[in-house]
Amino acid sequence: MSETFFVTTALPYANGPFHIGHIMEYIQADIWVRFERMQGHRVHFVGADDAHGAPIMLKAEAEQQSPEQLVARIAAGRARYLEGFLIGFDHWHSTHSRENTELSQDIYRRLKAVGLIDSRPIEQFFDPVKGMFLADRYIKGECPKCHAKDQYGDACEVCGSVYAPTELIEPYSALTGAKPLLKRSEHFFFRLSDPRCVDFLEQWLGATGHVQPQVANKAREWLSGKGEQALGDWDISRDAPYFGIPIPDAPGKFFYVWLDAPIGYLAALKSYFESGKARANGETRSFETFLTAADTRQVHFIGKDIIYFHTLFWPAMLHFAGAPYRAPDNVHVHGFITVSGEKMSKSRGTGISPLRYLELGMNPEWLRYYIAAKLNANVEDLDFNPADFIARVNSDLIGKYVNIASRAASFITHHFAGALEYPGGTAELTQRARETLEQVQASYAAREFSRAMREIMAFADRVNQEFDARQPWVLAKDPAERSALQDSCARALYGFKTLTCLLAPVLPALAARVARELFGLEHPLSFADALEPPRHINPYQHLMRRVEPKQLEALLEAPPEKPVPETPAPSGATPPPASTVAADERSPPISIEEFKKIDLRVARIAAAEHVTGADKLLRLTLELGTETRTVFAGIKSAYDPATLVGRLTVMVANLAPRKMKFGLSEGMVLAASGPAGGPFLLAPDAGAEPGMRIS
RNA sequence: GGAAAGGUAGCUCAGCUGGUUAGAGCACGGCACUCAUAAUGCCGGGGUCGAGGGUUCGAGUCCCUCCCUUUCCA
Repeated sequence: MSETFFVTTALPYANGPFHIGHIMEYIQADIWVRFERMQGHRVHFVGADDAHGAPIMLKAEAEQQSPEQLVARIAAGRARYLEGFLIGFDHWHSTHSRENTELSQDIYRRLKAVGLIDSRPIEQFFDPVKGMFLADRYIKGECPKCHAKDQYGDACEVCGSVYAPTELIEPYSALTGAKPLLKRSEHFFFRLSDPRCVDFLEQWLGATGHVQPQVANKAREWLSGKGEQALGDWDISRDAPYFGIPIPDAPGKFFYVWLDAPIGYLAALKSYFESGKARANGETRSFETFLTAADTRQVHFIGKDIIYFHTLFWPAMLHFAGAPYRAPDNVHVHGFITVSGEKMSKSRGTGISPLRYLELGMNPEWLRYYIAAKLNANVEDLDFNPADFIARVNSDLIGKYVNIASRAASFITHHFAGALEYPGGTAELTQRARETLEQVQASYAAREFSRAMREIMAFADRVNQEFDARQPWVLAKDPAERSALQDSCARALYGFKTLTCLLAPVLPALAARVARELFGLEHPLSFADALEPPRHINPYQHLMRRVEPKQLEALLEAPPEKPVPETPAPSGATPPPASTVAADERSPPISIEEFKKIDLRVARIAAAEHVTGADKLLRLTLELGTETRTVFAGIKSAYDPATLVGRLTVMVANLAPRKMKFGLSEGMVLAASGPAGGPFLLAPDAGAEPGMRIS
């Protein structure tokens, strides 16, 4: 039976931009989604910002803006990353939304109706200056065990002991420094310890396939805890002031952010349905009908740090809220990403900046491949090792895979005008491709991506071996061997086509280019194409560059003193960067009038493509609001066209059109370059629209 | 402290329910080739499978103890 998947990734907290850990998770999920689509399944892939909670409220306050403004600013920066790494969410939403409010309140009411919500007063520290209750992390004091100063309210970083904030010696508010008061307040609890919940979760975890075995073990350990480790009920309410969703019939009470965060998965799905995008994606059913349908599979990709929420609260909440809600079909857990063996740390500035990766012009498909080559279905950490990255990408993707097309295609183009014939027959080639295809499909389906990549590269090795054994470069010199030459090159290119299909979930942009430009296919690749011998090719065009060690050095350099804000304030608050241009290299001054002669506009890159025969140029189709321009830009060395589509940049709109060898160029795009590299395209801040005048 | 996962060639990793001289890729050395300015193919060196016990005809694979790494403990 064909299945329909509803796939999510963990919702990122909307207090900052994506880091490499988010991107890794999204790449994992995206590869799996693309794979399932190539299998013929329908997939709805959604994400959202996790917008609520005290940290966002306080951060917004510190920046003198509303939480809504902060969240909107962060949200505006998301697309750059997602498009940049070819992550194809069908829809991106927010937990701060009408849908999430409705769904959260509905689920709460249903849980209350079946007796799974309790309320009772608890005593908590309260900051009298700020007028708010303090979460553990906002209380500091002296550790009751080792007497280290300035420890957080939940655990001591010096001696590692765990305690309640009320045990701290001389506690103070981390927000105001005030001495906190103990104050009573009525709180609401989800009764996770209710036997109904425990029984259900035992059964849900026991059913095969919902979660990985290690994850089920961990969750069972929590479920069956005794004494101090016993399963507790879950405090789901917070007192005003709180940036969150109001609890029905409880003035001044809000849902704890972790209650409404996972419900954001459903809110995103609902918004996706209501926006009409689901229909456009072939889904004719309603949100509710889809959610309850027997062929729907609800799949969540998460990191190991949030297993607790996703294997206990979340399935129980959904199950006991009743139809159309239902416990997830799968929760797939992955480990963390480390860099050169070191744990990533935002505060210390270690790790890899995804944005910098893109800004350096590094190919997103390198990272996608590298991650795929190291990911398996276990909850294991994955190490990003620079030397390993270079070796892996260059030898596998360039030396093995791309090289096959590069070495075989020129013979076919020069000697046979692109025609592929198989005098030796294709049956045994197809059989070999089918065997590999089946292995690789099984590996992808099981999320054993590293195994899939090993299988694919072993196939690439065989293609290269056979090509070498036949020595087509020798055959090419002997007219009597014409047929043998064509056969050996056709076989290699058939192998290349198979490989391209197998790699398509990981390298979507490259695979699409190969399908269209080399093989002239008009349809999106499916696995059926892997077993279809190509009959004709177009002239081979450069497919992928090698990773330069310099790029990795630049990527891993210590970040600038101050982290670059996600979207700098538009009012010139950003100081000009220290110029690398010496004063005597600058151009002579011009007047404002002279500058005004230049009509600079924001443009959206609607299309970007290689230009046959051009070494440096890309053909860009730019949207300027009301009109469309074609511009040739000399940025081929630094940008993969696939990564440019959709992004905004800056163009000179009144530059006289210029006839070039390849066509008419109606303007130019602006890019920076210097000794450190380039060109780097300019990009406006979020909010700019195509066609806006720049002054 | 309790628990989980892991510790296999210089690096990154495969090794299913124990069974012939422990594998791959990369790196390294040699050879071949020059279609691939984006190379490949062949051959080779290299591991007391974290340490120590035990079970067994036989253990990287099972059991025990210990060491190290990472993570979780709401």
